[in-house]
Amino acid sequence: MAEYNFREIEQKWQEFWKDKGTFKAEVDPNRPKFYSLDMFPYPSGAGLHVGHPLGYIASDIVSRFKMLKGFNVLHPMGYDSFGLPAEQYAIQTGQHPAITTEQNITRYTEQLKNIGFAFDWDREVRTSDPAYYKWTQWIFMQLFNSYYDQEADKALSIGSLISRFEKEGNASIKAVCDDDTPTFTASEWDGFSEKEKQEMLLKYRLTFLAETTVNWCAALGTVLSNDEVKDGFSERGGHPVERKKMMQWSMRITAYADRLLQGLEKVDWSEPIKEMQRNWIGKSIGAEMVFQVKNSDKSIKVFTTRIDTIYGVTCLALAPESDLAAELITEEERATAEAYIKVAKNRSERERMSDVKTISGAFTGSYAINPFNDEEIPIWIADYVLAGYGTGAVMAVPAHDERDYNFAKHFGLEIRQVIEGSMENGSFPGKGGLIINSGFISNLYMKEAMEKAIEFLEEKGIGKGKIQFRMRDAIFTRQRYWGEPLPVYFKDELPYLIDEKDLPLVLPEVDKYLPTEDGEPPLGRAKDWTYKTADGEYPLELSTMPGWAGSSWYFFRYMDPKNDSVFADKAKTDYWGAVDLYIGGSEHATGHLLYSRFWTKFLYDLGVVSIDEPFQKMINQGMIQGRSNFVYRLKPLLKGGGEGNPEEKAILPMIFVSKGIHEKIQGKSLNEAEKTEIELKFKSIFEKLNPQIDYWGLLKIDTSAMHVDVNIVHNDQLNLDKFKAWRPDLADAEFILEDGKYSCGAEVEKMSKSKYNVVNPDDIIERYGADTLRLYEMFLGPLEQFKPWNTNGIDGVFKFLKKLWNLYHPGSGDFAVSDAPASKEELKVLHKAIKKLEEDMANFSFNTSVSSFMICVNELTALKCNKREVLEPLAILVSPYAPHIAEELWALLGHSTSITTASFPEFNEEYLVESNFEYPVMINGKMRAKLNLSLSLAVSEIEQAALADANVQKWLEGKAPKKVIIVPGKIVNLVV
RNA sequence: GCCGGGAUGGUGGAAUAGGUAGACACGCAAGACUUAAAAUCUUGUGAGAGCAAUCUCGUACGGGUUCGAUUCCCGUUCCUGGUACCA
Repeated sequence: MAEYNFREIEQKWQEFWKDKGTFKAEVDPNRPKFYSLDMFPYPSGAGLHVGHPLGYIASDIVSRFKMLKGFNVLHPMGYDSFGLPAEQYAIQTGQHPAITTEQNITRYTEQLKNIGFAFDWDREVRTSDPAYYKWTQWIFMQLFNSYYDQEADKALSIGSLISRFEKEGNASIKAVCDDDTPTFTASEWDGFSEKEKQEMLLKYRLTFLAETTVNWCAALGTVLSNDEVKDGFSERGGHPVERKKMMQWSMRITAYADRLLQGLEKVDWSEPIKEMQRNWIGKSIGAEMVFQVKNSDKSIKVFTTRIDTIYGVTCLALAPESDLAAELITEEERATAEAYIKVAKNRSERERMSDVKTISGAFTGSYAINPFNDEEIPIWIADYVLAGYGTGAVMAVPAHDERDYNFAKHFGLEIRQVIEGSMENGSFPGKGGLIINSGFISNLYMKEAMEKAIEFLEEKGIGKGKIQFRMRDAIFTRQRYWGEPLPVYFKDELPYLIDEKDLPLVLPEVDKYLPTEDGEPPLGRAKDWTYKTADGEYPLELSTMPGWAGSSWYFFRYMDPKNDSVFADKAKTDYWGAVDLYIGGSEHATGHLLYSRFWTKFLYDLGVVSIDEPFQKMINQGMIQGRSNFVYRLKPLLKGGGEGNPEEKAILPMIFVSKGIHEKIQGKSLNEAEKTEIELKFKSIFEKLNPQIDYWGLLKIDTSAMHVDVNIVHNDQLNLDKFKAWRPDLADAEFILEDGKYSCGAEVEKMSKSKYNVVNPDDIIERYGADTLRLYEMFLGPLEQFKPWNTNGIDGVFKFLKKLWNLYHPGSGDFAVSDAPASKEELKVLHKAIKKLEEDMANFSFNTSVSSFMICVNELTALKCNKREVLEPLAILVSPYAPHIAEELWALLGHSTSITTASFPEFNEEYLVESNFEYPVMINGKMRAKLNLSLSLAVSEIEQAALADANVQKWLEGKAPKKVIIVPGKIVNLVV
């Protein structure tokens, strides 16, 4: 009697795969490659929950499918193991983050192995491993040694830039550099001191030190990213955060802005993700021009995308932060304007953002001259202008821009229409419309007007056409301990790279993981954190790299994870190429996915890899949300507000009411019996208090919801014994039930420890096995859709596996397959499944595949089929989804090698060919009859047959149909 | 606000070059087996009307195109993801 014993089977095959090295991938030029990758996980202390493996299961299915299709599959897994949580834990406990990280990785790996993924574990990488971050540091050094040449449109070496400086200075060099870079000649360069030269080069390097405004959190001693700041406080810990200027390393990702934009055309990603990246890069084509301030030597530079509306400018608006704004304030306006600046500056960024409706601003008293018509334009200060974008100044055209319109309307400024159209509904952009009231560009259309206007600016030397990007350079340092040290030391306060032979620069030990007393990053605590060169000993950089450093190139390291002489051998990266399938969440759209593309393009420019887009095809799986359960505690309140006095409160009973009663209390619709039950529970308590007081009369009853562990709730019914075990402090609590049961409330929320709604895959595997977990996660719905986790349907999937097993173990339960040829009908069932599976795989529609497996097995069971000719291919078919049971069946069928070495069954159309079709016959578009007819019938014969049918005749009521629509093999429709 | 995605039975979902709405599964109900329970199996299950055959309604809502619309077009509501005044 061989039952489906998943525990035994799964353990057996996981060991087999490990011992035989089944998933070891090696370069093989004779086979086509397939690189399947999951987004790099951070090994958190909470371990894996059921949401994590969703994407891994999908990529595993595709990987195994590709193996069956003859591909050489690279399917690795590793850990993005530097990160804040381990450091935070270290600060609290003093435990070295390396130890915590190691423990977490061990747990993750164990959990992943239990699910039976086809990972090549020999290729595992960890970003916190010095053998790995040696190469992260190496890439940083290459960036430091490069600049972006706009003529070559690629990164070139700093060495070649120096030789050009020596020959011709920098006037004719088109390269991406800081805005404040001065022009110099070859002889001036020659005259620069070493320090001046280095300072100049820093303005060109692809990674550079610069003063940037950052979110500084003094309590945490670190800089936070925008999404780590909530309402001016740190998300973690709630410490105050201020905007502060600091010296930070940055990456000149803006140099690649255009190529990052164009590269999107080449990759097969979902349109929303591409769109997010496009918006993030934010390319605007326009013009930059200078307005002279009247009676002053000062000028204001603005960027505009609508230079065609230059004659409609009736105001210039400056950001409150700009220094110029303060300088332009005249005596008469000083009081109001300065007060406004103070208020506007003090408003937090979030306030300014969320409060779009309120229009505010102040007049400076100064005027600027529009060079096109010499008109005087008032200069205002307005907080809708951002200091960080463009030039921090806007030429307002109220007639054709909504924000400008609202501003002008609010302050009673002139609104001058310069494009033909109606102003009835306020401003209108009028893109492409006819220009009017605009001097020499009147009667032109947008494109031509813009060209003419830019020509005018260039002639007068007061402006030019310009492309502006929204994207900023990326800050590359964190004042943290648990990250890669930068391979940089300082001499005369200028940064220099350490020698390549000294890589990796290993993270030093420190006594505490906190900033030093004088505010230096934690590395400031390290002893001997210096670099020794021939001419002396110099301090090393104290900041570390951000989380995205290590994850920006890991997909190359998987190709050659142990190499010590290069980050990855070129022959290997050439063979494996780009990732063919990348599965992960869409939350990385503008972070990881942009930085990885940037570094890949840079490495491509260096010539060390041959691809410039790392991820060819990407699928974004939807998050699995948690489903929280609630219990409702009765909360007696003293009438007229306030709670009872502390003494009474302390002994008030813990009473939980079932969901229905909670709803009635909230809706004030309790019936008498329920009221009495509650009252009695309380009375027995009150009797022990002062019997003189009518407590009940003083109380009003309310309820409050409390999260309860979803693992002690089944079908929303609370297991009372388990509840008491879960919360021993509430073991004496009383419960008011409905129909003898306690019903819990439920809500869909993010899966999180604090909400007690985390479901662990280990529990599911323990109860049903990994194959059931894999199938069920897929069966839940389309991969890309967000969905709450619930185990309501898991029994059906488990039953399916048992039925599958029983096909190979008919009757008595012993393994038995017949070598007799399969019937036509049996083959049809099989090939229907093959066809569906191939289609689903092409569409990444895994849920429908599981359904078709079920249909297939149901039909074969009905046919009592146990023919090898059908069951052998069936095992292969199922193997990507449920690999353990498939391997076991494959072995029982007499094979000694892994099922992954089998070939995917060839689909044969012949078995699906039908001779007959049951035509739905519709009268006026409604299905009224069915007719089983031969598919070989001509249209006229079908019509005859349909009209001859008694049921059809009944509906026609003897009349001839007005119109007859016949689609052979599909439908018959008669219009009366 | 702007840009995406979505809304189908009690539940998860299936079906779009426009062609039988609700596959598959859960749940529920009835029955079989069992001393009993679990497991398993069988049958039924969108709503309403009817003894029944059958009929009417039905894919968020309101229109439209069509012989025929869950699918295409226009408008509305709600949910959800991203983004934050980008000149």
